[in-house]
Amino acid sequence: MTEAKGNTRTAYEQIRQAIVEGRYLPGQRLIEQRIAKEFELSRTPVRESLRMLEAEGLVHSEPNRGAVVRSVSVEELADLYALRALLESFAAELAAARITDEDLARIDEGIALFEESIGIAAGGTLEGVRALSEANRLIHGAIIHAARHERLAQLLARTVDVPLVFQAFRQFDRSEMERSHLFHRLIRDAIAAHEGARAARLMSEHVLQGRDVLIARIQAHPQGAEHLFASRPT
Amino acid sequence: MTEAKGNTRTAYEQIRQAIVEGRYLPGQRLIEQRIAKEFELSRTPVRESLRMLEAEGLVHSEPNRGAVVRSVSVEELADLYALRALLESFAAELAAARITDEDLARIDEGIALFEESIGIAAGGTLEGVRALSEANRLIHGAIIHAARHERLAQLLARTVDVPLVFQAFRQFDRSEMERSHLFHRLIRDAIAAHEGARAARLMSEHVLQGRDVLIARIQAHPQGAEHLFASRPT
DNA sequence: TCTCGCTGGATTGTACGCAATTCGTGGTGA
DNA sequence: TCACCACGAATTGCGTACAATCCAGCGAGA
Repeated sequence: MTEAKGNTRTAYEQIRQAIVEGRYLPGQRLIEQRIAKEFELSRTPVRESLRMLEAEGLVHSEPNRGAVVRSVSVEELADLYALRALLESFAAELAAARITDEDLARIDEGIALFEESIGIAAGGTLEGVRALSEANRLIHGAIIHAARHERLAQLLARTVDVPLVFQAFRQFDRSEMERSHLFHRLIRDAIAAHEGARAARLMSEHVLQGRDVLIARIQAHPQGAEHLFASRPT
Repeated sequence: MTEAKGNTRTAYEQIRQAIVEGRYLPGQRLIEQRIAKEFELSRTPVRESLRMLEAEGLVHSEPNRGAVVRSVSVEELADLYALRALLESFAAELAAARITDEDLARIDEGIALFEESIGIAAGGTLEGVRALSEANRLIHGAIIHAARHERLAQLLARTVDVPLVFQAFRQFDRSEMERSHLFHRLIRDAIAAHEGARAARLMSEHVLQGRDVLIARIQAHPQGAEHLFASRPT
């Protein structure tokens, strides 16, 4: 009440963001009462949000036992990225066939923003990581939008925007950001030239490189990434 | 109350089945009060079910305006099958690498059941179509299970089990059933031989043939399939 | 000591009521 | 005749109360 006219939508988004950014850790119980108090709402919108997040796969819940943040093993993480590579390269291929000038302009905007953000994010601040992640989201979102495939967009939103992706950006060093930037531009050009197969291959490579960086970091500094995973599997 | 201890789960499943089987038509408004009365519950579990179905993509809803059954255009239908082909062929490829004897036995069971069902379903009865659809679900489900990729399974459940797929089987004639049966066996053998690329190609072809049959039927008898689509786009 | 069952607190599941919003409908004025 | 506005029915959004369920901890009996 002290805040804006808080409705279910904002509850959903706040809980989601908390999970994605890792403020709610994998394995942690999500108790309706507590969350409701935290956001100054009643349990009703919180319950609905949790149900949506469950259908989305971000939380796991069992009848009469409530919801917990879902955890991901390293193996699942690798599989998840393989899936994402498949879906995003499909999107890139469709985009190459269906792109409009407007879509292309949106991609270019995202790319420009990504370039700007590299400087900020190289500092390693949360703010910088957020800016980079947001620019990345814009680029990939614009490509998916250009693919004109609503269901694909829906699935990707749930496959990409997962706790680990946000964490992944924290692990990036400057050269990796630059490499992502390069791939974004290559993909953009392939799409603009209507070269679907190339766009798809580049996108797949781009995503898999992100995966490899993330997994290498996890194995190099397991203590730094352990908060990604639950102590007990859920 | 008169019924079994009706909880949210059953409400969710009943509404879902009504949509998938076409008892709730695309474009139809889903009014909480009416559904609640229909299932003899309060609005609360109905609301939660609708939210889950929304996250799943089966219904569309806007704030303060409620939920409607989502409709699908022929173009979206084609895209949907392309997506399904992509995901299922990926599943087949993974399955070829990860298959166990147990999984293979499950696939074989499904194939045997499918063969039995062809005779029944050729009659064109709803019962026969249900049996065939169920056998088909078992086969594809066993392959997806063999792929050991939870998120992929989740996405496929929501991409495959869509109103249109159930309707599709009604459109099959005997030779098409036989062809599906043939492809099931070819896919099974490729998976058993750990030939991932072949399994993926066969699966893709299998799904796309299903698509072509369905679309051809729709265009040949548009009056028979019009109930698949809403009068107004949603 | 180990197992079993009981009990109380914590939490989820469901019903219900009221406020807020939407949308159709009819009336009013130009 | 037409545009506009206001009212009211229908519906959704949300809070709250209470029932159902789960689970940890404890005590009794073997």
